Amino acid sequence: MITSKQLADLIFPEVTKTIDDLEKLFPSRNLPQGAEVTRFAPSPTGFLHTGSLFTSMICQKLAKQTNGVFYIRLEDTDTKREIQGSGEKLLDEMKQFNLIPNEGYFGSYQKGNYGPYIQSQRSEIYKICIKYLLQQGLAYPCFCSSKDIEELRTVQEANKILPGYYGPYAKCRSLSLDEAYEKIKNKEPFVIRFKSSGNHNNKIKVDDLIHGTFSIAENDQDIVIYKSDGLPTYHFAHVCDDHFMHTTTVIRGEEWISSLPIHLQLFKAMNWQPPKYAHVPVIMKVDENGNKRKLSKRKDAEAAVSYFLDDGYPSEALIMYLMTIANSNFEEWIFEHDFKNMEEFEFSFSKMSLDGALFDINKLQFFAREILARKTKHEMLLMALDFANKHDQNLLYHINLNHEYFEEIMNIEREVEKPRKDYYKFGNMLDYIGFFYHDLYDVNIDINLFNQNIDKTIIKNVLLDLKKLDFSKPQNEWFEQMKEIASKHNFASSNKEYKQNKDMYVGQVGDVAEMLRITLCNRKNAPNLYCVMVVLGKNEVMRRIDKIVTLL
RNA sequence: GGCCCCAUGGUCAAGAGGUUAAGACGAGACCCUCUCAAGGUCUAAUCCCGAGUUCGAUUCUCGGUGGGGUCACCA
Repeated sequence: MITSKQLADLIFPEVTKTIDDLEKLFPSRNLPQGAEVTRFAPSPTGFLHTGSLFTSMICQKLAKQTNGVFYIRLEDTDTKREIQGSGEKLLDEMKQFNLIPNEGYFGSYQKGNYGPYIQSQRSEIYKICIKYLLQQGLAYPCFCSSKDIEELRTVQEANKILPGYYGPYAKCRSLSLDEAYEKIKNKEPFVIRFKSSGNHNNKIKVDDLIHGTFSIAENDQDIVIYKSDGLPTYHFAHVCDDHFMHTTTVIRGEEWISSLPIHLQLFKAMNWQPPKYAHVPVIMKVDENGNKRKLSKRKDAEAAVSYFLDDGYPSEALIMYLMTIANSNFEEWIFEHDFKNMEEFEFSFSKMSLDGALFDINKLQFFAREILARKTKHEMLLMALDFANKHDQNLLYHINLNHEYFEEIMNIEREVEKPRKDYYKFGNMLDYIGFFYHDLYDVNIDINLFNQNIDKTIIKNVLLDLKKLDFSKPQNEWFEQMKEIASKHNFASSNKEYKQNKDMYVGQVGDVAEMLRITLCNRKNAPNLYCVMVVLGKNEVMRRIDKIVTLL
């Protein structure tokens, strides 16, 4: 007769340490009362998801405001889907949002006393725990192939029975220890399953920091905890890691609620105290059919944080926007604090909405405008440079022509009581400011923009006269000059005047300003013309007027 | 389909057993104005449905309906 201990030894002959040894290796953290230990546990299967940014933001916030610890653990147990280098990329993206962990996985290195923080490097720990379960008779090897499982499922579905590997359908569960021992000796492939004592008809009460207490069916599935590749599944790794790393609050997406009974059961089987859980709502969007759905990596560009980074949205704005979703009282708070120092805001789970918000790019842009409007010209230069270096060579080239010139462009109507709010990202910067650069100006000239109802010779004469405008004078004097020139060419000096006597005039001063605007900017809409002229400088203003005059 | 979560304007939402049901983004209008971006003033727009409890329900309870999530050797 084979004992469960003998079976465990056969499966894991190399494992000699015990759970007690592990407990000694990873003692309780020495932290102040109320300190929360949180973690972000991404799997290296691609880019940083917007939803992950949301949860990790909350994780960091909670740890920070309780003087706790926020760490990163890389969950790379799915070797098939792993994408090389994505762990580092994830980290780099988090860094750009100022989400820097206190300990854990840092890409090229790891930091902290509770590591390793990469699951594939923790296999010894998992094996010790699984060996324990095996010895206790709480786990067993399963030799069913994926085909067997598929067949089982088909039969269950046809008979309308709850599908899965459980109770009477858990074939290998009833294998005797001797049989299992033989099969393993014969090198038959196997996985290890947890022997669930649960009953699907039993309801258990679970606690959630966001959802409160609710009841859910007990787990009765003999889930796989150890895969044939020698690595644990998520469920088991979660339980071991969050126990030994002493996570106090697990913050994760709502999609995990349904596996909570599994996790709770595993904690119980291991005789461990489970952490607190907070299942945060997922961020949604409306698809082509008008249905709400979770932001999808495959279908939605906004699902990847890189989408915002590549387009030059200020990272601060995304975080700020996400915080409005996270806590309903944040918006009012940040308005009161002039869109600054959001790290001082106190986050709480009780102010969290229970259902998933639709991603609102409009609101993100609103925050971005507010944030950028509060930057200095120099900060704008640095941000633009940082963005352009990574994502926009054309913008980089133009900025580098002359940093001071770029700053002056950025400074148009900036250092005033109510600054302009043109910019919400850097990705479309040149659409706004391209005309300030000679080369971009020259290739975009379009004389068809001029008002077709005004004779070309009149435009020409007006423009030649506008060369006299002296913008070294204050703006009001400059505008008086413009009015004079307008009158001289029979344009009314105000719109009101023009409306009263339309027949007497060719147009009004606004038409004259438009001529100049088109001449200098290649467009009908531009910031304050006086400022534009000051930035362009006398030589360039003259050059542009002359150039347009020859084309008319 | 089973189970779970959720339900106030287009979006994010506050709210209390009795309110003219906040506010923000967005939209529209007007003002300002050399255009734009702002700024100012204003407007439109919400309690999913049905029963029950109650003098009274958008609020509490139940049942529908709708939306979402989940049912892997993926996390």
